[in-house]
Amino acid sequence: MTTSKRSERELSAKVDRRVERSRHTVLTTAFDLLSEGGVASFTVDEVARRSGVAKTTIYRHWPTREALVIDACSRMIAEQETPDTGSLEGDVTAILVEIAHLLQTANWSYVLPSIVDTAERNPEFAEIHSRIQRGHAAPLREVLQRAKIRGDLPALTDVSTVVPALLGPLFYRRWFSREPIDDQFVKAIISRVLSSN
Amino acid sequence: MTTSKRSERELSAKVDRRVERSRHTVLTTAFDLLSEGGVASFTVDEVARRSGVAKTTIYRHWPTREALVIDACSRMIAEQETPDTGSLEGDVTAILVEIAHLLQTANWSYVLPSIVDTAERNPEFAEIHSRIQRGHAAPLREVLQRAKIRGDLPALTDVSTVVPALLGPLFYRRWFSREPIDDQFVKAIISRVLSSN
DNA sequence: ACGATACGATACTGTATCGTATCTTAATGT
DNA sequence: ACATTAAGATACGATACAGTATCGTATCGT
Repeated sequence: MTTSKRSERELSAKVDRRVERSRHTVLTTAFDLLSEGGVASFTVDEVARRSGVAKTTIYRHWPTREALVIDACSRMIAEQETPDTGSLEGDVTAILVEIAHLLQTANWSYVLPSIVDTAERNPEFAEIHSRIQRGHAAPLREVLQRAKIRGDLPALTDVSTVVPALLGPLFYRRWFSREPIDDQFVKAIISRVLSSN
Repeated sequence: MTTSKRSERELSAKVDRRVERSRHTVLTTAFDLLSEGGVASFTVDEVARRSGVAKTTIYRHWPTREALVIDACSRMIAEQETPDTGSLEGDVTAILVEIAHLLQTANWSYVLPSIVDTAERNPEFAEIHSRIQRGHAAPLREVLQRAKIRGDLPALTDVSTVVPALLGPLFYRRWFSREPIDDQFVKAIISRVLSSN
């Protein structure tokens, strides 16, 4: 008894295989569903239908629909590598071309507006949204910091200004003006923003 | 008879006062409701409750909930004047400071994400969204065009690149990084984008 | 004054959804 | 082997919402 209690509390290593399977299946399906229709059209019933996991089981692992949505959202973070081409412009170009591509193809660009919208009225989603955002801005921040150390960028340059200056225009085109984002545009933005050094 | 038919078709001037009143009351309430909760939480029942206009009457004037939402959205366009300070930088600063202010106070900045999200999956909303977007970008486009004619801006500068370069960063801060947008930031963006001439 | 028209109240159908209750069956660890 | 635990099936209750039907009343234009 004491042993089992300990292992539960301190390790939680022994997870019933059935539990693990259920959790995983549900979470995967939830993520897919979210990718397709966003937060608004996400329903527990549909997750149950698709995953084959009974609704009762789902509710045994997540207290509410919202908890499940949040869990699924957390998987939304698009991992991106930090390039190292040697030059600031090279690094930034690599990152922005990649993001431009993702914006026009990846699921998350399709779903993000619904997260932004939800975040506008729900602090928990605002938190997740922040995490996602920091995640995709991280590589850019890093190459900018590196450039400052190397001297390619003035030491007093504010990274929190340059990041929006670079990413903002791409986002603007994707969700607001709804124009295509080609390499020409990306390069025009980069030269406009970085030439003022 | 012939006369009444004509006046209906050609002028449509004679609108029953009751009709006009209903339409106006409903549309105003719908707009308010939309401003508060966005597209998702908008319900016809709530419009009926608040406006005092019976649901049946609402459905006599709008065939579906969606039609009403769209009508209400169309009122969302924030009118903005085009400044004329004499210099490009002065004009752009005036516009961007105003937009920065709106972004942090006005209802539409609270609702726009839900329109963006809806537009992602609904062509009709995409159309409205485009109209709103063109509306608030118009003054900026105009001062840029003017500057090109005056020679303050190279003739081959692409306005469709500069507009995102200027507005994008503000939007990015409002909805993605969720940082405050102060005058310092606005000015930093402007000098970064316009200095490369 | 009067016929046409719009409105309000109410109730209703139908559906979607969240979340729970109950009971049976199957997998799991020891 | 066997007690424990999880999963599945099914049926609920509760609520919210879209949209319609009905009918009596008020308001309009002429």
